[in-house]
Amino acid sequence: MGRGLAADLLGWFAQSGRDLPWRRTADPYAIWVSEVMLQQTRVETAVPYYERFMERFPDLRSLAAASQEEVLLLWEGLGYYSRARHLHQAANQVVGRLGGRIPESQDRLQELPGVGRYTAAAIVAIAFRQDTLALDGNLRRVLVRLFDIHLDPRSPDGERELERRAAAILPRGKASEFNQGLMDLGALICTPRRPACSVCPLARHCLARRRGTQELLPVRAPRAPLPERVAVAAVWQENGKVLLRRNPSRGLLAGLWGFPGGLLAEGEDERVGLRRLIEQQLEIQIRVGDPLPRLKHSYSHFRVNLQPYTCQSAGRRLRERAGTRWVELKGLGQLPMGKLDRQLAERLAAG
DNA sequence: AATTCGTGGGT
DNA sequence: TACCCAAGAAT
Repeated sequence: MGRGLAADLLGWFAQSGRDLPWRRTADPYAIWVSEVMLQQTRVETAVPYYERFMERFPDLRSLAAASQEEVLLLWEGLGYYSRARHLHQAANQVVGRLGGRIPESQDRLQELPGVGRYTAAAIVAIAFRQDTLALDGNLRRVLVRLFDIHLDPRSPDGERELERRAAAILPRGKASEFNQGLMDLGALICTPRRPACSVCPLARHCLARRRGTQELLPVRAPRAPLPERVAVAAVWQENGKVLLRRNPSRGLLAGLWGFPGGLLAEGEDERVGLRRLIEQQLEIQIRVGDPLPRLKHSYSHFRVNLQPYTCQSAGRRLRERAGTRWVELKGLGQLPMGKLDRQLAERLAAG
């Protein structure tokens, strides 16, 4: 007569759970920062960013007092940059309107920018020890296998069923360990492909394993085919400087600095499109020179080809136009840029 | 409800 | 190679 499911999970978590930096504190602010960084981001990727961020902004007030540019600079390379802007905005709201006190209810937390249903649930469960289910991607996968649920766990029906079944096993007073234990189990054992059932502490509770369906779960709705888009960018150098412009406030890499350019129209020639974009964005006439070697990068929902060109100015108006800067190659570190642009810039700076 | 938003790693 | 997916949120 073995222990219950939750007891087995908590025992495994205490013994084999990961030692992560945000688990060494009970500071709600630290938990909050970690949860935002971990949105759609692997633990190993987030850890070094978390360490640097907490060193520079050890508390809510230091974050609120910072400039958005500095926050973005620390976020550079992590992706999904609206997370950084929202976190900064939310810090200012809490300091300015809530007296610096982070809300302790899921509903109030969810009113903050960048804090959705999951993040609010995780904060109240982990930092405030409330009995709340933090239903993230790991829990969805683990729970549909445990209960052999053949519904898309991201669909409204699937989500309702998961919450109903999870509520029945959520141990009172231990939601923090329960949630994080399931997350670690999903990351280490109950992985998306080839789950390691033979070493799973919950194997004897798992209906999918009993029925041999664990590799088939979770079921997924067919995804729409990815749209394919092509982007081009110009690397424009003059006297040891390079021209950067701030991206529009909406869209890809919004608000960050990058090279002039953008998305091509359907079927548009790369040289023609690049010239069109530059002339639109900078309000100048240009002559397109020889292309540099092509960079290619794949985003989650589409594909981008970065095609650097050398260009020559037709006049001096560019220096006067707002939203553009000629930057000394050594000074590139002062501007928040997307990862790919940064890599290209570093390559230029290195010669 | 369906899309968009980055990047890195695995198969 | 091409595709999947990862501690989701906003629109």
